[in-house]
Parts: sequence; structure tokens; C-alpha cells
Amino acid sequence: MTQFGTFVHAARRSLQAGDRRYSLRQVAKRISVEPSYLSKIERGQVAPPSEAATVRLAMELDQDPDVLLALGGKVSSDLQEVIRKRPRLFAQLIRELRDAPDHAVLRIVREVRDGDW
Amino acid sequence: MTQFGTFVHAARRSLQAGDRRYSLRQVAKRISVEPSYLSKIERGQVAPPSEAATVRLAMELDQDPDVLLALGGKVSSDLQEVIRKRPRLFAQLIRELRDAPDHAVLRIVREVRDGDW
DNA sequence: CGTCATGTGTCCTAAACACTACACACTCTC
DNA sequence: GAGAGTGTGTAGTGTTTAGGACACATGACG
Repeated sequence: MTQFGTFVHAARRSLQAGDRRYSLRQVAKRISVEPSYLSKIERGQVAPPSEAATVRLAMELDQDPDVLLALGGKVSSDLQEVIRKRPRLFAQLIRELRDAPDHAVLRIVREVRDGDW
Repeated sequence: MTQFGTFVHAARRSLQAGDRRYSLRQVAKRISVEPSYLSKIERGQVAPPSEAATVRLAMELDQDPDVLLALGGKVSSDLQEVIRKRPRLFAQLIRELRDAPDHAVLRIVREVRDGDW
């Protein structure tokens, strides 16, 4: 939960080191939230923001949106939509892969990408 | 949205035909919601219920919980958790499979189940 | 005929979610 | 030493979620 804030804070600080456009206030402004809100987010004083705000934040800080959403306890709604369209199929697949090692999942991703159906 | 209600109503009615324990009231009681609430759900007068209630309802009506959750616009939280634990990996996989035909996905499921990693 | 069960209408609500508004203290920098 | 910019504290707000309470009319049935 405070994972999210810590991560965001670290990412912003690291950018801020080399570019003063990454102050809390300026970042807040660019992602369209109040500075005080972003401050609270970074310090874990409030729950992670909505999906939309999280994605804007990820973009701004040059981070992977799916990772940031995950830290915020969420799953991108476009992924959810894919699952909802074929729930039995994807539910089965995902549960099957729950305990598979990364490299096994990756192998499948590559297999699929090389489009062999 | 009213897909959910229609589906539930149909499932319950079909069970009720052969067994009068499947009246709206009795089902409501067994899944621990107020009859008036279940009535509104079946007629799409309110949004689909929470994940927990949806799963109880699916069980009661002998339906696949993932399917019923999908009709309710939700994705089971245990699936979400799997994704959240390895967001990049699963996000990539799922997006890759978005447009894959069912049989291709099924083939992968079988492959994985035959545990070849 | 009484009563039991059925489905439904109306009203209400307690939390959670997702933020905004504004004031304050500190720092730097020109 | 004035102004600009920085981060933070307090308080409050609109919306959505997820239902509960209770009364009512209708119908079945013994």
C-alpha cells in the first residue's frame, strides 16, 4: 500500500535530480491533480489514485503503467475487458499459470507473438 | 448490464421449474441478501452485486462464477492477484492473446497443463 | 376463507473512493 | 529581503458502491 507511494517518490526524486521540472508541484500540475494530493500519495497518507490518474503518473515518470497499477492494487481495465469477454478461457489460463516460473510464461508469450495459430 | 439480471433470472427460473426451493425469496435467503435486492438485481434495477455476493449466487444457481462475474463487469480478485504479482509478464501475455481465436488459447492451456516447463 | 409464500415498490444509509481548496512554513536566489 | 517555488497539514466535498427495512399486492392451496 505504501509501496506505491515509495515507488512514486523514488522515481520522481531520481528524475528531479537532473531536471527541476520534476518537482512535486510541477508533476502534480502536469498530471492534473492538486499538489497536496500528490504529496499525500507519495507518503502513503491516502490510497493510491484512480486508474486514470495512475496511468498519467506512470507516463509522466516514465514508468510501466501496468507495474504502477499493480503497486496500487489495480489491474488495467483493458486487461480486465479481455478477460471478461472470454471468462472461462482466460480464467483457466491464468490460474494454470499462477505458479509457472517466469521463463515458462515468457516462452508462451514468444510462442504467441510468433503467431503460430 | 441488464445482461446480468436476465441471466440470473433465467437460471433461477429454470431451476425453480423443477424445485420450488428456488423461489426468489428462498434463493435470496440462502445467499444472504434481501429478497427485494435480488428482485431488483434480476430486473436490472440496480447494478450487479459485489464479487462475494455474485460468487454465492453463481454457486447457488450452479453457474460458473467467472462467467457470472464477467456478466457483472467484474474479474475475480484471485485472477487479479495473479496479474498484480507479475504485471509486465501477464499484461503482455493477455494483450497478445486478445485477438487469438479460442482454439489457440485452449491449445496453450493444454500445453501448460501438461506441465512442460 | 384464511394464511402462507411469492415477487416488488419506496425509502433510506453507511462506507469507501477520489479528490479539491486553502493556508502554512521553509528555502533559494537575485 | 522580496518574491517565487517547494512540500505539507487540515478540512471538506461529490459520487459511487452495496446493500437493508418494511410495507404492499397477488396468487396458491388446503
